[in-house]
Amino acid sequence: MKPTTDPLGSLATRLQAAVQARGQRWTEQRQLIADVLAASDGHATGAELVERVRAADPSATPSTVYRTLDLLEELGFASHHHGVDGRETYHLEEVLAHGHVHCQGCGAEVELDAAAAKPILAAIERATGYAADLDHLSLQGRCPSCRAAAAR
Amino acid sequence: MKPTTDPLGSLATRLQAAVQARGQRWTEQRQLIADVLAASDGHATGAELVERVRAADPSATPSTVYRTLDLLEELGFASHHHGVDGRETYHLEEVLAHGHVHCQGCGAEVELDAAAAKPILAAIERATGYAADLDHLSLQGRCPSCRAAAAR
DNA sequence: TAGTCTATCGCAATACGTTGCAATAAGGAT
DNA sequence: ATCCTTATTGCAACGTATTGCGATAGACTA
Repeated sequence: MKPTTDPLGSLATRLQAAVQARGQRWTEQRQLIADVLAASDGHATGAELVERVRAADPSATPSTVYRTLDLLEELGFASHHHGVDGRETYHLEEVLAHGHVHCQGCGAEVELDAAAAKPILAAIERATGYAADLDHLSLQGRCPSCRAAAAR
Repeated sequence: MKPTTDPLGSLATRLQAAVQARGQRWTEQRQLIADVLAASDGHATGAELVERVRAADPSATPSTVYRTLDLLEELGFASHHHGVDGRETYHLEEVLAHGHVHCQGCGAEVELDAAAAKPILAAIERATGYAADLDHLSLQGRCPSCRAAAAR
């Protein structure tokens, strides 16, 4: 595949360079999958991404989509975490690394940016010695309003 | 089904009482599934539990096992969390509520008891206002020895 | 441009978990 | 002991994700 004509520095361009630097190949499907992920800003489950990719290219198969997502992750361009129900949720690494906290009461989901997570990570390190991976932080609990409702 | 002759206060006996108190029924399969879970102290994945239950009673189906596990969870006798790979892991609530931290380097998994988790929960509450559920804490990071190896 | 090496793809099978529905059986009433 | 109500079960189909393997096609060499 020829280099694309994307504006310099676009996601796909950088990805293509990274992939090829490892002796791997840049294909139309990989381009498509990267585009779909970029267009799904915020998060998308594996199944959603599969569906969107197939809408654009019906010849793409789930295995290709999942394998490509794994590749993007290995290269550090994307990451995934498991939601409350165990399903995978992907997002671009560009969408600043962050954790997720899910309310068991109302289902609300808040994100945790790096600054908010810092003291949490510090506590984890003190307790366990582990340097936790912010991006995989996926917690459950009760949000303030559900706690208030429960206390009433 | 008749009341069992378990020693007073055994898991299955208390479970049976709790189930019947809700107008639900106590069956041999539920007894079996509770026994299997109790025998798998520590943790077991859903699939492992299904397999063990079926070894003891081949007529049991996965749906029954999973539905029973859900019931045990509703009643507060068991809980599950999603491991790194998204698979379910169940354990009895009796096995003191605890979190899990998984090392991305060597795969080691440490448990986090209530005391160790307390400062972490406090940090989460300060950062988000959420009262996190210790039991679902499932974190990833790098353990001290992998961090040392990486720094070398 | 033609040829070679091998990464990638599509397919089919597998694994884990969930759900709808009809048949069965638990537990209470008579 | 028998009947009734309805919770539970088994089955079958589905949804999501993974893996092995043969066929295809990208990228490099000459």
